[in-house]
Amino acid sequence: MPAEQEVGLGLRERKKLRTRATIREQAMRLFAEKGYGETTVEQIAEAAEISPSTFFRYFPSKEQLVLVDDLDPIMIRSFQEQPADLPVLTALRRSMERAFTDMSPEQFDREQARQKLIRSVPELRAAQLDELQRTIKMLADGVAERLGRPAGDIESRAFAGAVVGTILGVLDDEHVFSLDRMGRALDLFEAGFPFDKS
Amino acid sequence: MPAEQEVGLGLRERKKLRTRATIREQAMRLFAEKGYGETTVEQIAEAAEISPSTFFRYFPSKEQLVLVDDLDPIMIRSFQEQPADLPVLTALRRSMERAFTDMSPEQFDREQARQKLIRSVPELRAAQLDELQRTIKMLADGVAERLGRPAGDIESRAFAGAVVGTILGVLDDEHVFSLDRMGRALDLFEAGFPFDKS
DNA sequence: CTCGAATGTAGGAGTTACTCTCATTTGAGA
DNA sequence: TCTCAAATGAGAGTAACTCCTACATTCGAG
Repeated sequence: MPAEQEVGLGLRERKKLRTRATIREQAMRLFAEKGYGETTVEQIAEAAEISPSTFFRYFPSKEQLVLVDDLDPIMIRSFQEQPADLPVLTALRRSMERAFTDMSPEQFDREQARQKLIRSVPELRAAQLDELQRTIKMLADGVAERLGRPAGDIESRAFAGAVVGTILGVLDDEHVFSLDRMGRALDLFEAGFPFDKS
Repeated sequence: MPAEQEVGLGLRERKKLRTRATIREQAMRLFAEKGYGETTVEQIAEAAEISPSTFFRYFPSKEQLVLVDDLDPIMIRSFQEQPADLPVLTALRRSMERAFTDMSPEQFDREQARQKLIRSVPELRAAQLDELQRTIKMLADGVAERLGRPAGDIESRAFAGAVVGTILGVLDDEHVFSLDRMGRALDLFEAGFPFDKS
């Protein structure tokens, strides 16, 4: 009895999806139990019943296993689905809210655990900038499209950078994954940081 | 004949400073010649005439050797030295300009080479987020002080995040270290991204 | 100036993430 | 069932780091 996401796929693909999921589950379990640094790829492989070499066929590195993000694409899609006549910030806000409410409780927990893990391990925290740059770029493209500007124009990129930076600024270890905080960030951004008018 | 920075230090400290500088120089030379990934710590150690174990006493990792930043503290100090009655963005702009103009051509070249190296090596690029967070935090503290707000308050952090994010957004591989680009970012920020008023 | 205490260094052994290669297995399609 | 391509496992190899121990150098006190 294959799961819903798996319909229409051959046995091969289904097995691959499962292996991938198993590796991730086992890894996250071990990380939670013993810590990221104390868990070796060999142990993960053993728990997932694959060979170490197979591990690296599924994930390019131990870091990426944690960092690959299922959420970003959802957020982006939801952003693009917002009516074109909304101001960018409003569209962004709504898509954020929708992404949060659409998430199953399990998904939410998984995502929160993931974010906390990333925050707590310097190695992972570090490797996140690439993801951040990707996010900025995707958002910039979305913004450019929405405003009828050429993709990659500097204004859209500045804008996207500013929004992401604002959110980054308000998040801390206690509020890693909080819709409230992110909304608050957008509020401040929208108000144009009015406290610096000398 | 000790160099200027070295006066008033014992022989021990002076030697340490020199060793550290030598390691960095040799490393950057080798990176430029053969590439980052193709240069091993062993080779750097050999070129700097130290043992590999000693390398790790001077730098916690091969990455950090490249990432440690002499520029940030200068920028921060210069920011704090700006008259208190200037608007934050103006103060920021001036301190940025001053940091650039104060730099010797050699320093500028070194810094530019460093930034290009970081941009071109995924491993290094990734490890930069921690630096970025530090920058945001320092700027946020500076901003808070300047505005007479409690250190670490959320508005200052959002603001600092937004500014840094804006700059991050406008920089690309061709404009890694460009005062022009950064100034442009501040312009856009200051104007409040006026193109999203629906 | 000398001696003992810090401090710094070299060398080596060990761990782990990751790469490459090759032989074997397993699923897809005829 | 048979054949081909894709997936896996096993093993050897590399390089970044860690830890430990023995030796050398510098410093400060008497």
